[in-house]
Amino acid sequence: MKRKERAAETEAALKAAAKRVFAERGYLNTKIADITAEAGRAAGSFYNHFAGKEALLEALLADMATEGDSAASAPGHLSDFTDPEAVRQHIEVSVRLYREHAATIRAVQEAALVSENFAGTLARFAGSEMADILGHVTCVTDAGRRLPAPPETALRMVYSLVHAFLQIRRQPADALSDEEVTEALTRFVYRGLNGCDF
Amino acid sequence: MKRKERAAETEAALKAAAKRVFAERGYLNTKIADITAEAGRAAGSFYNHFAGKEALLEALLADMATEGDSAASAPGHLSDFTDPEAVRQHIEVSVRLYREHAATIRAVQEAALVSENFAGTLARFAGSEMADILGHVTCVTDAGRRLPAPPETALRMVYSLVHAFLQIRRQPADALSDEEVTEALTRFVYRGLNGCDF
DNA sequence: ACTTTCACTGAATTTAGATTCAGTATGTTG
DNA sequence: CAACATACTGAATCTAAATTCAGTGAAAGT
Repeated sequence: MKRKERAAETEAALKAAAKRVFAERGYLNTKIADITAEAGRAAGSFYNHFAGKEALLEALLADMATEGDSAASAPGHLSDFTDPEAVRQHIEVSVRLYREHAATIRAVQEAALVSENFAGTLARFAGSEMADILGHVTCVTDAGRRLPAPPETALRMVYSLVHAFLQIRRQPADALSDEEVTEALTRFVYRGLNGCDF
Repeated sequence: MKRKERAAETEAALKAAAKRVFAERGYLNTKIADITAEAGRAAGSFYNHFAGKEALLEALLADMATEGDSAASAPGHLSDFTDPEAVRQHIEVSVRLYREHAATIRAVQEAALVSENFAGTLARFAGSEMADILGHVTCVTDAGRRLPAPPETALRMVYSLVHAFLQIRRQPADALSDEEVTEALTRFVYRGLNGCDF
């Protein structure tokens, strides 16, 4: 079975090369030739494994999804969220996950910028990644605690924060209105200044 | 002087068409032919006025900068920031400015994604637009009030928030570290949950 | 051992789109 | 009113990059 091994090896080399090159130059700036060169293969070799650049990116996404899912279901990932330390730990995991896959995520976003096709893909991924933070925020209303905004808005604010700090662009679909933006920023800045709510 | 009028008219038509098409399809997805078609001119006409797509974008940026500067220096723009209402008004102006020019800003960011040339341009613009919010945040330390983070970090957090909520991507230059991200998110979420600091 | 299959190669082809430029029509100048 | 200038046109050209495909050699099958 040396033939399939060899093929698998080449495919893996192409994927790894793509990740490196995407991280360095960005998805849109990367030519197929860049990837094959980085992988040390001939130009045409690429098409033995992928239908095109988008297909390659989909493969990277699939890999990421399986990794991400296993990390999310790791033991002790979720616990008591009335404890600041627990909140911190929980968020650390999310941050790390995003950070590890930042290059691929950004590649998808660049792809979505140009190809209608990828617009939905990222939204799906982001949703699953953040599922527990979101659940966390929304369940607060059940407990009767005060939120800085209606649950749906708060949810999107958290999304925005993660994406912003990690420099990941969100999809227009869940854009906030001007009023929501003003409200959120006002509270954030005011609290920052005065250390309290109003 | 009908000749120069006509030329100016065509140039304006091309700019206006470009703005519309950029807003609709994005900068990278827009072909020169799309712009000339939208403007109702011949394909070659574009090059009578601009050296290329990037030159056109620079022209749009220049227009935006002059508009933006006049808005920023409007009377009553800045006032007392210990008052939540004043904070809100201040932020409203910033939000509106960003929002009005969102299409052009995003075009520049798309351009920056692909052309090394535009990377710096946006950072400069963002800096000037946000100058007063930044001044606001940093001056708080002078007044001896408690901040949720060191001034430089808080400053970048505010930047991040504006960019995030308005879906504008920031430059890697002022990226936050994982620790800063975790810290900021923890405080944000915990406050959202419990309505208080820790 | 002999044939077939398959992964890989890289030069040749195709394609999308930017860019040019000779031609046309409309102002402008003397 | 002639001679000139220039904004505009759009078909022709150029270019970078994606994509194809006949050829090559190593493995798999018989």
